[in-house]
Amino acid sequence: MTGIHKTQFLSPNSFPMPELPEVQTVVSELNRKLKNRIIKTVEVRASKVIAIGPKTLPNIRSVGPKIVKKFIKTLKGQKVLSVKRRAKLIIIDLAGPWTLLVHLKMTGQFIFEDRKLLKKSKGYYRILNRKTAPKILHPAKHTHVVFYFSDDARLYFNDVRKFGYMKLVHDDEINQVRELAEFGPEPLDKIFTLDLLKRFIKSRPKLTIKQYLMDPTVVAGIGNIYSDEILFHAKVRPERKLSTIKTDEWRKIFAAIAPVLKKGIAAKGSSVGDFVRTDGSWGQMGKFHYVYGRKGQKCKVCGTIIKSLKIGGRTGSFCPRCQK
DNA sequence: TATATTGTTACACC
DNA sequence: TGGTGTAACAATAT
Repeated sequence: MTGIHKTQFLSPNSFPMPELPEVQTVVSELNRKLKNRIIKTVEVRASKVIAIGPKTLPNIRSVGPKIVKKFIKTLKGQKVLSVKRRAKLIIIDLAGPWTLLVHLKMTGQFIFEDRKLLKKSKGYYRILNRKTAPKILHPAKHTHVVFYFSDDARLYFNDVRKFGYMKLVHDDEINQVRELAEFGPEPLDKIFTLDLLKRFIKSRPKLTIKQYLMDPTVVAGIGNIYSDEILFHAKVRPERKLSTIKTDEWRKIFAAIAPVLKKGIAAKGSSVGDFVRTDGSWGQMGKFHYVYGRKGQKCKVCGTIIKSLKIGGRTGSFCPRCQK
């Protein structure tokens, strides 16, 4: 078996959340698989993960049965036009005047099952022919929403932590969705420049570079994994204050962003934790990490032991020798 | 039982 | 006042 890396079996306490490359992997796969499919019905097994309307979701909530009913009724018969991404948000555009916004947060997963690939076993269906996929029967313990398509294909939304959500928004209200309006530029967009990256640095001189890269209003889609990897490639330590970063270092940081994210996308995401592709298989980016999740191991470049620090309440990993 | 995890938000402080 | 920094919170497995 080739595709399995030992870091895939870390404890749940070290689950990283999907970032831009992981979300892009899911979005590309869903766009291919869901496009033009028609939703026959929807099963809501945990109402906490669904919502209707543009409002930002409060931490504590669980919608009532009326909302669940409306959620299901609205989605019934809808054709999927396309699946897109903005930052880490999945945007499912429906033929009617509705859009389904999905955030995977830390441990959300989408699993797609085409009936042709399935074999019935004890009343459930099992994905076949996937050596690199964990064998999990669906619906699983943490499956909260199931989409049944008219051709009998199914889409499962799983989330161990239930931090993820699906929000059904009317197209007239889509401009009121704050997490769509307030994101910074997409780092893989042509318009993203070094000046755009640096546009807030003067007002926040004491902020660390890692926190700055992870701020979604500065640049969209970068989290703990990719900020660590970007800073390794730029040879800059994560705890450095913005005011101490030299012009040349800013250039290196900017130059590292797109290649690191693109490598993540090419590897179909990083499965150090819970992330799986829509067929249940793991992404391969974890094998290519230089620092993230490698505390105590040798630097792949110089052999020095990788260290980690708490930065703004988060863990940042770095090579004490390669990074200055 | 305490702890780890991240995006979001509530709120304190200049 | 508004921008910035900080801590709490959501749920769960270990």
